[in-house]
Amino acid sequence: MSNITFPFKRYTITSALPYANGPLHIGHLAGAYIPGDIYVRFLRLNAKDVVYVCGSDEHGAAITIKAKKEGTTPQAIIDKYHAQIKESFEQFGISFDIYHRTSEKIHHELSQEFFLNLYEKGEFIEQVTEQYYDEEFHQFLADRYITGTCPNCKSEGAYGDQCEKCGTSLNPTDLINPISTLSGKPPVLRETKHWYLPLDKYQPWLEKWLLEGKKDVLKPNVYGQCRSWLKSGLQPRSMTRDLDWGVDVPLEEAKGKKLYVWLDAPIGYISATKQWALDTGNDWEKYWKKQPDAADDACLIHFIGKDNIVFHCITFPSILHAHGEYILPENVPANEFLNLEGDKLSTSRNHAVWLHEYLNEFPGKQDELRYVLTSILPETSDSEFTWRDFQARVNNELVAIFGNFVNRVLVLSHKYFDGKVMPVNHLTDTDRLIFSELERYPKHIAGSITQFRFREALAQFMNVARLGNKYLADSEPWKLIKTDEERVKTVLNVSLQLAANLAIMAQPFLPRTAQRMFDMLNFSAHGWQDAGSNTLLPAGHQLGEAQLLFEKITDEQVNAQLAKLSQAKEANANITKDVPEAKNNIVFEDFVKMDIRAGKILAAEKVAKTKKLLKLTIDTGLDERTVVSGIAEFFSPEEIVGRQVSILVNLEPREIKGILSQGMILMVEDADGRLDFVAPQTTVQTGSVIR
RNA sequence: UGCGGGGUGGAGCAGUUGGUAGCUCGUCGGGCUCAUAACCCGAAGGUCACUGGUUCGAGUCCAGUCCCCGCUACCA
Repeated sequence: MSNITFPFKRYTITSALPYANGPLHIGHLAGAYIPGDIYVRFLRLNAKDVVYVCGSDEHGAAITIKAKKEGTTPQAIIDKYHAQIKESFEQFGISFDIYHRTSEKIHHELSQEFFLNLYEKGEFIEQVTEQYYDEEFHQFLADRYITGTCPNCKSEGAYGDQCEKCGTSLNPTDLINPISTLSGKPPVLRETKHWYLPLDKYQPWLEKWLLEGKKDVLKPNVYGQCRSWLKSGLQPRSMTRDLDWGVDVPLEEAKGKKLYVWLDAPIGYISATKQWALDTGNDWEKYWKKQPDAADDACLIHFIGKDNIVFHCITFPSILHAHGEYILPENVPANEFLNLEGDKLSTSRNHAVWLHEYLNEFPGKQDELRYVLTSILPETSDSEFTWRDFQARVNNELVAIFGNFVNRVLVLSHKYFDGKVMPVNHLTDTDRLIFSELERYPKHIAGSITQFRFREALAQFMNVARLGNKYLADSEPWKLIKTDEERVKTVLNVSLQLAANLAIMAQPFLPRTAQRMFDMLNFSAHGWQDAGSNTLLPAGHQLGEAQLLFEKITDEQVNAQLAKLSQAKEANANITKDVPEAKNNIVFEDFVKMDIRAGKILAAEKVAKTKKLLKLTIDTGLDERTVVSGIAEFFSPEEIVGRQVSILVNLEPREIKGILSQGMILMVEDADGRLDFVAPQTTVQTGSVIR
């Protein structure tokens, strides 16, 4: 039997709130939900007092923008995706005690309570700044919704935060002739007041609590991120925004302003718990607030992806700390990112495996995806999902090792003993060895799970099935049945005990499969304390019918998925983006000022430590000169040497990364940002004038 | 450029406090036939990115270099 010690009486577990402006994909599942669910199911199997909460994050500008684009309301958007996301979670067995939503009244009230608590304590810094305001739409504009002329390169269409042409990062007020993308009219500057949380003030406390207290608790990737942030010094963060979709700031003077995400989304964890407590007659404060005796405090754990580390390790704890009555997270086991077939998952480019589509295309195979994702969780570094790997893991591991063992045992039992568990006659040394090995697994697996090493835990679990297959191969009951039926009874009894153990230990990882096994073994669900026992199934127990737990993934299924991804890629390439607006007319004299020539690339090399820059040596017909060009992402130095190009030769030279660039290569940029050379169709004499 | 993470047999990864380098898949050979051509055994395959250093001993600690990923900068 396993004796695992749990230092806490109570557990509050959260998984990141998904943003309700789109469906979920496998990256979400692998980042925050599968790890959280395995952990929670494991705690429950150990009869721990645990609440697992999550919900949709339903506020913010992105949702209003999406609504506008689709000609609908924010409410319709969040209703649609909240329902879809909730359904996906249910289907994959992510066992939240409650899946709530931040648009609920109880959440608005609690967020406002938090704000007022901090406000009345005088925690906030109030600051008035000038922001652009759209008079027609009666709202302040987010940086990205203002465009204008870049003060640096003079190109038009620069955004309020950055000019995409020259890369300079900007403030909206830097733009020349700013235009609101909402109304198409120039915005006006207007003063607005906001409430800032002085993170700098909490820095000493954070350094103590986090850098000292969590050094050996947090994973290296999480700890490193936080240390990096603290090292560069924290700045006050605005807790309010001029938005029109969110929780109202509960102050008379802040009419029309909303709480920003920091004081909205994470409070969702708490409001969800509150609602759960109301529904079930529990006391939510026991899960979130400091108890009179600190030994009674709950253990708070946030499961998130790496994009959320700073938010959960610095901002939210600071808020909880400033409030004072709340417990702080014990750990934040953030995962890195999951890639798909060599590329980043991308919602906008539709490079993803969507959960709602998977459910349609692989009905009943939720545990297969859970298994594969668990075995490749990006726990220490980014990892990769490929459909070939998915197929290999399902076929070679789930089907061949696990499913096959269970099937063998049941088929043999039905064949020889009508599906009855036979008594053990005499245990050989081999049998005892099997039992003693079996006994070790629950502890190993528990140790891995409590350390958030879920891949390792799952691999250990599979070793139990391997142990069973080896035992059968070594014992050869199909041969023994002809000579020694008594021995076969014992062998099958031992094998069945292994299978029953597999059912128990599968529960955190493969909940549907575990249930099917319980049904098949005609055996009720058991807690973790029973794992490791070799007397789970008593002699005379009647087993159910044998069914296959898993079936193979075919090449056709894999190919169909691969085809789907490349179709998405193609469709993507064909999207016609908005063609930039025409610039103002210029006179012919302006045009002829430009001296453009046909040149030839004599040499090319990557500029060290840059991503985009190539240093080119160009024969212009007039001279040989150096040009630095931002094309390294699309062209390797080798492939372009000798190539004919168009070069603007009388452009004022400029130093880039310490290299003097004399001129500019003419490139054309297509919709997805790909560059290509603009050059004569046939080889012309180097130095020929282009006009 | 700054910060963080990572670089381990063909592929994907483990290696906790320094003490003979492991796992899964793949490959090759063998065994078995109860089982979804599934299972079991064995073998080949690694100068643990590189260079120095600490140490009796380093994948593991220290310093430096290179490469990959994320955020950041560089596109004249």
